[in-house]
Amino acid sequence: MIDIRLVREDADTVKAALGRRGVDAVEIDRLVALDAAARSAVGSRDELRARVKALSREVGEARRAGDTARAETLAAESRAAGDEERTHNNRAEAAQEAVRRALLYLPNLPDAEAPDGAGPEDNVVVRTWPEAPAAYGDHQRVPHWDIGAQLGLLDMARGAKLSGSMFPLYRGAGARLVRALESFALDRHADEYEEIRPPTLVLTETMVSTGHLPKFEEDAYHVERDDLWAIPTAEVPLTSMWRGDVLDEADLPLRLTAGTACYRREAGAAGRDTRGLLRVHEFEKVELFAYTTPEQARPQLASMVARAEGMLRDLGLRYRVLDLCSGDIGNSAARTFDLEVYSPGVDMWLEVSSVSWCSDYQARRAAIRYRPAAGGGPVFVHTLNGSALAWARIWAALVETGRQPDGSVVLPEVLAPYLRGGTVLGAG
RNA sequence: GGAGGGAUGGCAGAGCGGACGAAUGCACGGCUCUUGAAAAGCCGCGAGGUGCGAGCCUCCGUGGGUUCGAAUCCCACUCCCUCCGCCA
Repeated sequence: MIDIRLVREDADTVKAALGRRGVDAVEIDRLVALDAAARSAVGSRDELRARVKALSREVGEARRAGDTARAETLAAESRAAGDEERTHNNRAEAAQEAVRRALLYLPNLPDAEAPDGAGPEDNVVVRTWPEAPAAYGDHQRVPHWDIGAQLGLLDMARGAKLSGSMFPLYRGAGARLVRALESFALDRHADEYEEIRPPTLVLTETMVSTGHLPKFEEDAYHVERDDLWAIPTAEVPLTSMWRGDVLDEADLPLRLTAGTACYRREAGAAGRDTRGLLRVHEFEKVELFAYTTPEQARPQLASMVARAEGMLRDLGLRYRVLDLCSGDIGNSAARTFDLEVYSPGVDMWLEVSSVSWCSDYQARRAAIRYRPAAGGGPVFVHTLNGSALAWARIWAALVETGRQPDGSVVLPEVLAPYLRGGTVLGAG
């Protein structure tokens, strides 16, 4: 969440920044009013509390002095003040809860450098690799679901039989390819990132910390019996690893990577791009994650984009980098770069990575701070996360791109060590 | 699932109804001593909110309760540890 003090002291800046992402200024005015009401309620509550405490102290003194009559009088007075305090307290707590709730629903302020825009159509293509348009043969113009079925790599029908539509089931070499990709990614980032294997069912608090709750409840799977949520991304558990903690500046940047299944209900995307692996409810993804100081955040963001890009180059996939406009940046992020690969069979650009800088928005929700080496009180860390990469769509792009005139699929050499050398699928 | 123990500041750990936001140690910051460092000594040192300020308020796992007054007593819950049972 954003800092209530910023809202209070400079509402115009907040209105302007959030206006860039389509938040109505009226919401800020409402929040300012709620905040003023809450502070006034807390003030009168606190005055009464101070009175009760002072009287109680006097009761104790009178009692020790043996003045029972005086003690009784003071106790009665304190009791009356306490009753009054209770009603004021209820009012104050309700007012504070209203402020907190409003803050939890407000998105992060976009970074000044993020381009302006209302929606996906306004995102800026920063670069495309390779720059020259690539030529694709007819043999590559076959969608991955057909290739997957032909070569026995992907069985969407049996996946649906088990779990409903949009739950892929990989078979044989197709399954091995997913595993290979995950190992390839984790090994590649082991130089700077500690590998984590987190739980994928998490508490409500863990989902609130990243901003996935309460606003986006409809997008997540919930296990009701135990009140646990299936993570939509490893960013969720990784953010909460140090929730409520105070780190040392020397610990930063603290970088983590994790390969997990990701679960998404895709509630708002009914019927759109749902064939094959384009949009699925469950997919594997390797995530890069970092806690940093504010100064380290921008270079860290650039570094994460570069790492994801490097993988796409080595996988031989054509891709482009998008600088998301203010209207399309995710709720918790201040700046986001998306990576899309071109997949010739479906003739589409597929989003395979989203790298975001969340400034202190998540850290404030999760109370993650660090003690500056230069001294002074603890300050909020910055959090960054980026996919490297999401495998379902990479799988699709690899299979479509690598398809040969004879119908077999040739995979990039970098995966050879993870495929027991077998980089050709369906040969002969 | 059963029995027992526990949860207090960055960490460890005392306190078990009244000046306790909390002893002590470690860590950390400043100073003295020293050529420098170490050691030693002295001083400081939790977080948040609110107020121009003195100050006031909140926080001892969470939520309720008892009381004039709760870190301290009672109830419920969560989590951790030990043992037993079950289990991939």
